[in-house]
Amino acid sequence: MKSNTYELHNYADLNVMESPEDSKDSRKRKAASKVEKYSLRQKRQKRNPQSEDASPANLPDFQLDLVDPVVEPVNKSRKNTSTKAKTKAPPLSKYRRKTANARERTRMREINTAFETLRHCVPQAITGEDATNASEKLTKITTLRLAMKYISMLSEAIQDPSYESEFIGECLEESANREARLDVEIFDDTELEVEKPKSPPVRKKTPKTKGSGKKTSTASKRQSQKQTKSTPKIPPVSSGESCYATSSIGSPASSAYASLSSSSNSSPGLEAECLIGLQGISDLDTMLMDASDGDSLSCLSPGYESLLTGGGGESLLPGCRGDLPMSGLEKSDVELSLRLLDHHSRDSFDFASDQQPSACISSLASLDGYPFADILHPDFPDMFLT
DNA sequence: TAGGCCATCTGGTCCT
DNA sequence: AGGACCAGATGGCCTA
Repeated sequence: MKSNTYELHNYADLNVMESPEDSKDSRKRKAASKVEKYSLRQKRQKRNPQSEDASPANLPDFQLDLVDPVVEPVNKSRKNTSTKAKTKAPPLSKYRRKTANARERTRMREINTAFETLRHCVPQAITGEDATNASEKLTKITTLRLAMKYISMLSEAIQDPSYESEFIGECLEESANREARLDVEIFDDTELEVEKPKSPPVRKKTPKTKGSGKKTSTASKRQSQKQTKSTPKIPPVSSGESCYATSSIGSPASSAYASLSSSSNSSPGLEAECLIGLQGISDLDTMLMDASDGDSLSCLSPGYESLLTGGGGESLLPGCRGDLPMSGLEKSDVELSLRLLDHHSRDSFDFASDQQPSACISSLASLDGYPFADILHPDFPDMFLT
């Protein structure tokens, strides 16, 4: 049976909770206003394989409706305790509640990590329209919107040949002005200084001056969470790395690479050794080869190259310069061909900043068949964005 | 101070 | 039964 009923959730309750003194009054009003703005989620139905109505095709599409919470019968609310009390499942035990919360936190953290990855994959040329300050962290919704925009632009660029020629002309001109050049070279570790770890980009904060009173336990907890957020155990990867991970979605190397690159923010050599210790040298080798399809790691960022070289001239991986501080692999096991996008991006590379994801473009360009492999650059003109 | 954004908790639902 | 997913509620932080 197809049901077109909608869950009212708790919105109906909001109208009877108005209280002038209520400190949460504004929130209630905000929530209540959302009722007017947004629709209610359609109630999910249990699948019944025997019933054709239960097939996904027959399920009613998600529908955006304005539902008057007053008109909507209250007895549809989940909060209808009179009927709910009989069918309500017993609350989870404390243990199960805790584990469920932990799982939920983990899940949300993964989502946020994905958002962070996506955030760094959106070129700054696009984000600049929405974020005036480059150091300002994009919100989730903004990230999604910009990503959609970016994808649509890339799709357009691929499908429209004339688009390509226009774009190439513009970019070549710009390229000439910038003296940018693409090189395939073994990275010279003396050219890149590994910067000290910085705090990852966070939302702009002003020095906390007000609220001098001691924090509540929740507040201090949140503060500590913010601190943790500033120095996450899995620090946000710099632009190129995260993009690399994205461009190799589905491959085992993606996560591995993210881990590697994350480490580059702090102490490349040490972290790399730690990681190698965790993953196993041969695994890392495999991951690297998988990541590059046996080809060159052309879209690796300077930061990663620095990681490979230990940032101090000591090579940590075969194929890099210097002696290997580890055994079990021959230098010939892995051939790393590292490409720097151009000297400009390398010289100004900043691990901690929300810098233009040049390597992200590079990783896109490294994809087979990508038409603009040679022209994509972080500074590509704004005309491309319109 | 309002509003936006976020993290977390929580309960409901679905799936294995 | 337990985990994943989802969405509402709540409260904190931050900015305009």
